[in-house]
Amino acid sequence: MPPSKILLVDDEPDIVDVLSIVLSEAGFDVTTAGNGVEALAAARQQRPDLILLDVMMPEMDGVETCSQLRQDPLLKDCLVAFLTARGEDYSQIAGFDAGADDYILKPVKPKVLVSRVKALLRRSDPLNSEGNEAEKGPEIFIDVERYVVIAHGEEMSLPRKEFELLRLLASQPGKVFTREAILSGVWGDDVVVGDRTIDVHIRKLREKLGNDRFKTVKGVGYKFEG
Amino acid sequence: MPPSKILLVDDEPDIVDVLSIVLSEAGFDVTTAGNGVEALAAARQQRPDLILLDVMMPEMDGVETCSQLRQDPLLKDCLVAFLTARGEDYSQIAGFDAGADDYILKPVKPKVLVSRVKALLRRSDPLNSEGNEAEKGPEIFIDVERYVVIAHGEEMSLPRKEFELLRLLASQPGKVFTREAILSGVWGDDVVVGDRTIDVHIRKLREKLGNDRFKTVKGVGYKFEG
DNA sequence: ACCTTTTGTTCACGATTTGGAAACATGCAA
DNA sequence: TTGCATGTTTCCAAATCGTGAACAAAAGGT
Repeated sequence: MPPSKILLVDDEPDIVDVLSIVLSEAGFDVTTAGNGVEALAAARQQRPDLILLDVMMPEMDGVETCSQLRQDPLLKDCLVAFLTARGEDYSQIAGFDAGADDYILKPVKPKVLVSRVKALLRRSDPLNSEGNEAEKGPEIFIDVERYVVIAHGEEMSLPRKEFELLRLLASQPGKVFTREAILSGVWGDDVVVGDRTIDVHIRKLREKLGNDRFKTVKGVGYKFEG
Repeated sequence: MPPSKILLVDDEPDIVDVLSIVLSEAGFDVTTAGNGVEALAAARQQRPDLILLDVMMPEMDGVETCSQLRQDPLLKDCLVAFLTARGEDYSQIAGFDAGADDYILKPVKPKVLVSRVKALLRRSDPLNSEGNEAEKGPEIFIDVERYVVIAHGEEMSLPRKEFELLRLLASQPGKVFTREAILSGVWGDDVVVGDRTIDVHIRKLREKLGNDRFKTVKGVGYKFEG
């Protein structure tokens, strides 16, 4: 298998240098871009497997760039991960779901970055995409066909909303789903429910499957940790 | 034992490619055909152990192809499994029994496909006991040919609707069938019946075959536990 | 044809589960 | 502290299901 191609996009040359070296040494085929416009051009030409996109950039920010990427039929299947500085304003990411596959906080340790990247690529690798039972990592299995969840060795059945919420969150472990995205995914776009409804269902899932698996990202949403 | 021969029939080349790779890697001897006519020819020549047959095909559809296969004395013993797209019209399959040994919903994940195929081949392995009666696990046998069910050691005959409902549910034990799928599969897509009709038939099956075998998944549907 | 029996469907209503809103509590950060 | 955003509890409404009975339709026998 040829090395995975990664497009690294950041406006700070230092960061680009460091990360590209790290990724190259890990065996990836890295190219870089310094802003959103360059990134789009490079992406169209190279069809990378994964794009690492800094959120804060001049010209065109990461969120906007990501939206554009998603509109390109040739690129909409490639992975996008946002790089965000710790403490940076999440709101633009949260506001509408730009469709990123992961969020990586800067500063990031080389080892961590590499393992996150590998995990992302592995997850989307069609060859080892799981059967539809066992969509998840250790301990928790979600069997969509049988509509049951297997956790801590025992099988349990969840009410529909809970099941669908779990399924959504667990479909991309680690990814943060905005409240908006959750509403849209589980309740549908035209249903209107109160603010606390999601919380309540999250709580029920926490009761049944363990508190620590569902992390809340304040001001953004929730994620499921595999 | 030589590898089992599988004939894969679908009109979409993409699907054929993917599935044949999956099956080859699982150790099967795979050949392919793009329509019913080719399929018949290939089957007569190769005598596959199992034929995977897409239902929706131009020229000659899967059901028709299957009927023809069944008429060929050399082929009537080989297994046939229908591939049907989720939500596709079941009525032609359910309406008259085309003689398929299994139904597999597309899209199907590689692991699932392989395990279903293995199960099918195992089930029909003459060394391993039963032939085409005994479609089911312990305790309950469904004999499609004789239209009879054997439960708790005694044979009973069920009314048509009950039988077909049971057969549908039992075709994939553990899998939840939505009410919609049940209607489509047993009643056909153009018949309109009331909400409670399915419940009533389920109740009758429960009366006759034991309460706990049919589980209801609220808001979703029913499943049969082997 | 006629009557009888079996099968399939509908309806009404009770039982149960599920989902959602309000109200209140808690925690975190400026 | 103060001001959000989230967590929790409780209670009620709505959705869903099970059941018995009545009825309609079909099948079968004479």
